[in-house]
Amino acid sequence: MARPRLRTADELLDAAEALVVDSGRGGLTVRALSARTGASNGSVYHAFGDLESLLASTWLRRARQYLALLRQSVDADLLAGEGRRAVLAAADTPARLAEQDLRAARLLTALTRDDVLTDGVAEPVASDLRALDQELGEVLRALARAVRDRAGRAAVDVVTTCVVRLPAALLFPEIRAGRVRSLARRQLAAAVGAVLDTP
Amino acid sequence: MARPRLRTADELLDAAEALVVDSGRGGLTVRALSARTGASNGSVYHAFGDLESLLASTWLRRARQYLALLRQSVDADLLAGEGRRAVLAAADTPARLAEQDLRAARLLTALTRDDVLTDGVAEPVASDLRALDQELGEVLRALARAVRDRAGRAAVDVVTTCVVRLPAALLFPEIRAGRVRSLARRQLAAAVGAVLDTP
DNA sequence: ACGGTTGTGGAGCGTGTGCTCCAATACGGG
DNA sequence: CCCGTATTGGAGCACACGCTCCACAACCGT
Repeated sequence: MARPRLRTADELLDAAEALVVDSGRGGLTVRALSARTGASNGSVYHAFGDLESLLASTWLRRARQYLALLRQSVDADLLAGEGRRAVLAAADTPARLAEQDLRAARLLTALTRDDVLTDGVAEPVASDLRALDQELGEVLRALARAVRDRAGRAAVDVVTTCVVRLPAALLFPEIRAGRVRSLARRQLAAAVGAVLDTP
Repeated sequence: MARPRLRTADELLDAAEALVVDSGRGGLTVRALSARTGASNGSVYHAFGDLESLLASTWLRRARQYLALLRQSVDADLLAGEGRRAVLAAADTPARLAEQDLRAARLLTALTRDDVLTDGVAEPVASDLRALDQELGEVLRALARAVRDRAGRAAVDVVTTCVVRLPAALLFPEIRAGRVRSLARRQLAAAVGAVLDTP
């Protein structure tokens, strides 16, 4: 029916990921990707249509992995009404992701939300992006409800600090270095506890 | 003796700073700077020689402000042997800087060390850069000595977490938003305390 | 065997970048 | 008054980028 692909989409995403991990967002260019994979300019654009969409796809694949692990880490405690334990587990998720797939964790440390959530990303991918962003927001709101002491936005903000900002500060450097020491995880747990208890 | 400057170096640095704050490292281009200040291409290169050096000078000016405030915040407690208080004060320094000069604090949140510490920066500025980096290292080592319970590198790493990474996580978003709420500062103090107490 | 469909290769366009180069300019000391 | 000197203005070079375009190749159902 048609000519088969020489390289799967995942192979291209793997190469794109390596470029981003090595040199940041700026390291991902069509020419660099061609050089690394052997794929031609035309193939890349035929497969992804757009550089921003390619970057978004690269991020999306790993963000989904993270979100799945986050849910799995949190669900039990959330059902048991153990809000505090749920937040601690959520904060530790990047460390767990690094254990089971270092490349995935590395990619997520190499990009900011702003790198990916531009308005330049085309429609098939853009809606996936919005969907995932919203799912993550729902998890954060669920956690906020489970540890409620402050109301509304403030609680979500506190949880965001615990689950996003503190892990970025304490875990991301370790992930980039290739190994998450247990000291960092204990520091993170202590910091999360302290932030949750701050009046 | 010579033709006088139409614009002082500081005026150019102010404009460069505004560009970086608004659009990140990528927002600083010679053309954008020319458009904003009216200075010509030739003037910019005559004054700074290099774009990387210009960026480094922009950062350096503010980093010196930060370092001065850091020293001032820390000296008394350090002399009094109050290591823990010194680390807490050091961690809070970005918040104090934002109070007294928001633009300075903003610039420091807009750049990573990697944005500035490239090998492309030319020699008059490069040595200043190294000097300041070393001074900051000395402050961190002094703090590490003052709170010693773990030895050597590990103590410096713990202090770096408290003084660099945690403030970046908890204070920088506030600084970018334009106001540092006292909640964030209390969360930071609590987190620093927790990290210092982590065995 | 052939035709429709899908993927591939690569030339090349337009744009923005850092930077070089040099003529023109404005000042102050002799 | 004029000359040396520091600064300015701007044309222009080389390069890297994203992206378009289209001829061509490989497969499968008929």
